[in-house]
Amino acid sequence: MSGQADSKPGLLSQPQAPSQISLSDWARWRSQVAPMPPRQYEGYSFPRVADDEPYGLGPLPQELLGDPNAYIDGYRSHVTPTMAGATSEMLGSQAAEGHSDWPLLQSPFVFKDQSYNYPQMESLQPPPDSPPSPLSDVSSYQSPPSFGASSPGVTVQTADRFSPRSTTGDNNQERHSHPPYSMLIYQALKEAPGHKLQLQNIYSWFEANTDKGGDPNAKGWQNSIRHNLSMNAITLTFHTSFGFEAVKEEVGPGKRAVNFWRLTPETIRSGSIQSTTRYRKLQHHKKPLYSGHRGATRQQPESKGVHAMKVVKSRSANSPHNERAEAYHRQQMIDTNPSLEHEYGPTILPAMQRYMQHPVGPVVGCTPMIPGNNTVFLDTMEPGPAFDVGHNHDWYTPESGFNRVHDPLEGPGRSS
DNA sequence: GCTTGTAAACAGA
DNA sequence: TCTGTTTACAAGC
Repeated sequence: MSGQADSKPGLLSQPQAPSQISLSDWARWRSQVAPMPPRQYEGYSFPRVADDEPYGLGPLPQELLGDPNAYIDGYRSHVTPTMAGATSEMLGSQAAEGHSDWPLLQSPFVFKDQSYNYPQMESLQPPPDSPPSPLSDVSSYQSPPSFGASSPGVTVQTADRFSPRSTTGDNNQERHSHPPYSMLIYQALKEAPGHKLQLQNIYSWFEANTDKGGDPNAKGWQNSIRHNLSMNAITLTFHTSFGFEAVKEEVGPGKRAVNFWRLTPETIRSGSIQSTTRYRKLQHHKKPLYSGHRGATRQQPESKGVHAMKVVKSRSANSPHNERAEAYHRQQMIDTNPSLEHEYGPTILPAMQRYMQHPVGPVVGCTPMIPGNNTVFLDTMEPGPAFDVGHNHDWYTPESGFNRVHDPLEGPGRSS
């Protein structure tokens, strides 16, 4: 993967931008260019918000300075369609009409089997009298303060191209020159209708919006995407609620449910993706419990990861616990922020592994999804049912309005 | 030590 | 074969 970047052109072509920007400068600019709602979802088959509902995130409040757009906007402004290896079909006419100060993003982007106009294509065009984007030049970028509790915002000097940090170490200038995968995934999902995409569409987004995918034989970045999706989904186990989640939805009658990766409403609202390190650390903590030294990359057949997954799979699919837990999660979100209700429409079969595979022990309760309050009450190390969260659940769809499902496991006359 | 990227093994669809 | 999960390790900070 590291080899492909050599063909990329230089990127730091933005004039007149300061090497450092203040967050307030960026926030001021950002507040002027609220994303526009995408209204063209040709062929898009899964639910979305009502047409008259605002889709974009709107102006960014000052307190949400951790918006990963701070990475993404600057990053993508330098990833030209050519660099991204995007095909002409993937690029709209706007690709050739970029603002002189704004190397334009490609639009509309065409997913493998879906066409979709990115909302930010228009919104990223600055008003004629607007100040230049402080992020139009990413000679440096600042990591959001919210990205990683123990990692304060750091200024990172970028390289002359934007390729993933490579462990091959063949070019130090490549390192830290692009947003983390989690941020890129966040952006891909954030721009998608319903804030959800299939894995293949995430791949496509990366191909079109990053310099990945130039080498069709390079699959490491796809592995990294999957890894990040899983890792950030797992953080949900701890009810941080900042991350991605997998949801299965039927795309048509009689068709097999497909898996979508979705931003949690809390992630959308906060604009932050938490580090996966806490989870990884827990894995390390578990290490002595299962085995001694293991080979660098090979898992033993009964290693903890594989074994854990077996357990998860055996009790995840169609488990009443799963549905209840998902509904509980959804209701928690909605209760915390009713404006997010449309984000949590009905989901046919959520992927609930993260709830059922809690590596520490069963969750016996938790506090509401309040930012800053991620308390989870844990039981013991013993496996067992983690949830008993009978609720009635409301949701809203443009087609049917408000709906309510009654939990069949809940006794009559009992209400939540 | 934390964070991130990457490779790889593995299970299941 | 693809997808999702997990582990392990390397590297930068």
